[in-house]
Amino acid sequence: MAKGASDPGGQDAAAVDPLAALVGPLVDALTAALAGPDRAAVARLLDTDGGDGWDVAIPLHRVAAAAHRSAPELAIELANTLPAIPGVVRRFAVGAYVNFEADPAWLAERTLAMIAVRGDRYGTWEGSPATVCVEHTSANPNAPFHIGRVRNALIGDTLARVLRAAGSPVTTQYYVDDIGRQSAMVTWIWSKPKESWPPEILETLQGADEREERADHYLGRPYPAVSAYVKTHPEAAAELASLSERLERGDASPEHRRYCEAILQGMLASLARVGVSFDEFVWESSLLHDGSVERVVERLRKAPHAVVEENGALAIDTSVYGLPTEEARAIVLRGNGTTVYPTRDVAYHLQKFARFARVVDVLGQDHLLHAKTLKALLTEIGETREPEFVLYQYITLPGEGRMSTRKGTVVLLDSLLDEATDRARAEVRSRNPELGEGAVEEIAVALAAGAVRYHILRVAAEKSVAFRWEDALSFEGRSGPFLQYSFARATSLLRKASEEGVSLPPKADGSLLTTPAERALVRVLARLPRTVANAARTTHVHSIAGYGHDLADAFNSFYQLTPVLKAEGGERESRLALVAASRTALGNTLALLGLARLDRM
RNA sequence: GGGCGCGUCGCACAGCACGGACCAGUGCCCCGGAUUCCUAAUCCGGUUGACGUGGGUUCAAAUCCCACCGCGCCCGCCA
Repeated sequence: MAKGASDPGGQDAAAVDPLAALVGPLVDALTAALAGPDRAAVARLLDTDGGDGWDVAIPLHRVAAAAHRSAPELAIELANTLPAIPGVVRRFAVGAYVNFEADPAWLAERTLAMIAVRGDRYGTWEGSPATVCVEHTSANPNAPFHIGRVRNALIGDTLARVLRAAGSPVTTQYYVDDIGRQSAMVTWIWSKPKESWPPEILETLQGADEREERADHYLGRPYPAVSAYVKTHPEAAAELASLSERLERGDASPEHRRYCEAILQGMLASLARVGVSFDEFVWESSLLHDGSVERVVERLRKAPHAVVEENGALAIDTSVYGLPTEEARAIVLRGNGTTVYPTRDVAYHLQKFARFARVVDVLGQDHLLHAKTLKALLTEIGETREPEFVLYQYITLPGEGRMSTRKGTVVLLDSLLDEATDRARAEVRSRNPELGEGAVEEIAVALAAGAVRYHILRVAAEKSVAFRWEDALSFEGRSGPFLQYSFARATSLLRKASEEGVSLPPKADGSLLTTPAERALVRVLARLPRTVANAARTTHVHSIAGYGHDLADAFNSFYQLTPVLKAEGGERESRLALVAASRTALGNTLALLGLARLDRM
């Protein structure tokens, strides 16, 4: 319903966005004719969703009211007096609206030509050189990924892809917390000889084989039990506290780093299975060792709202920032002189600000207070810049609520992927009996990853998701494999065409692409650049997933209803060009979502 | 108690930024069809039905405002 006409602007949009070629001149003509609202206001008013017999519409209630005129009259007048607009074959008034119908041939030719020229760059924009840092995932190195934790990684990774497509140079960072209590628990238990482990912790190793399990799985086993144990055993808690303190002071044994490193590598292997990787890793300890945390502490001591607590702890009075803490203060330095996480995070952000024009953090919604505290602390030390936060809600388990590694109520990413791969393997085999094992495996793995990735990405970040196996494992309908299947179909059709010696025309004849299915497909194809621009601006990566489904859907309808290779002459060539354009757009969308492009499946 | 977020067909989601019409879309489920033809993980058609409640603003509200209800998360010298 309306909108979508916003101008991503700043460049010659018509060179990268087929709809801009249609909408741009339309906006110009309307702005001139209305002689009231400016260009941007007119563009905002436009509805580019398309409907029954129209592609672009403008409601005139508001402009008419401002001009003290009747909207229907103005609509009729406008429809009659507007000059000819390139690409628009028909305009007509309906009530308070003027509807414009694009010339389908014109739109098809422009869109297909642009896709052919832009290739894998279709959908991307030439942006500014302003660099962006997207920090995401940053999970403590203490246990394997469960699918709740992985939502962060998928949103962050996809956001990075989308921002790059929108024209920003993006660097992704994973902040590795090797200082805190969580990772200290790992070293605390594993640095003890197993004979001395409390039985309830040792029990977690039952049936485990160090040689067969990846480090994150194996070394992460005792974590929930350790977490519970230290709550009820003060002497253990004291040991842990002392270890934490030593870690912060930098004189802990080197084995701690080895444990963190090993678990992290395991976790990254998990993420690699769903196509997530990082440009850079920032170890929290490095900020302590290079003195940047200390410099932050010095600045915080001089902060306008700094207060020293009775035991020597340093706090910031946050009452002016309206933070919803009971005591309206944020501790930044403990009584024992060590720092807390927010303090170190300030140092990390200063480092990011020094290198990047834009700083984006992907955070679970339980970190909201921390995000606000971080902003307050940055303000306190006189920093004027602030990070942008992309918050997401949790994936919950029916009856269990939010997943918790500590509580052991999790569905592991690896388990989900394993199950998905098993199902995909069986499916691929039965459909492609002639395929070798290697090829089957490769396709199954790609489909499993696609299903899981898409399933999590399709929901808006701010919605919580109730996890259900059967939904996560679906390969039909609104799913990753549906998109991948469409791409494979298009690829296979093009392959066949080339085998039969049918080649792509230098230029498609748009006047031959006029069936409803063809027109609908062209329209969806033309939408990709705007969809990318909107997703980047709003950080709503789920809209790309929605677009992908629309595109696959339109392509499949066309595919089913329209013979291509069996058509003749120019019709065959033009349809083939439409298939090629669809394959390109589908492939680009798949890349945006981080799904593998399969030539067959 | 305070803060933030969410509430749309039986289920799961989109639409809300910047309020617009013409049936509020989609997937799953259910029913009926399509394969001598480019991959049926698909397509075509059908049934059902929903904007949490109550107010307000407006020519126009799923969309904006207020209140309430329900659910989730947070309110550590944890991270």
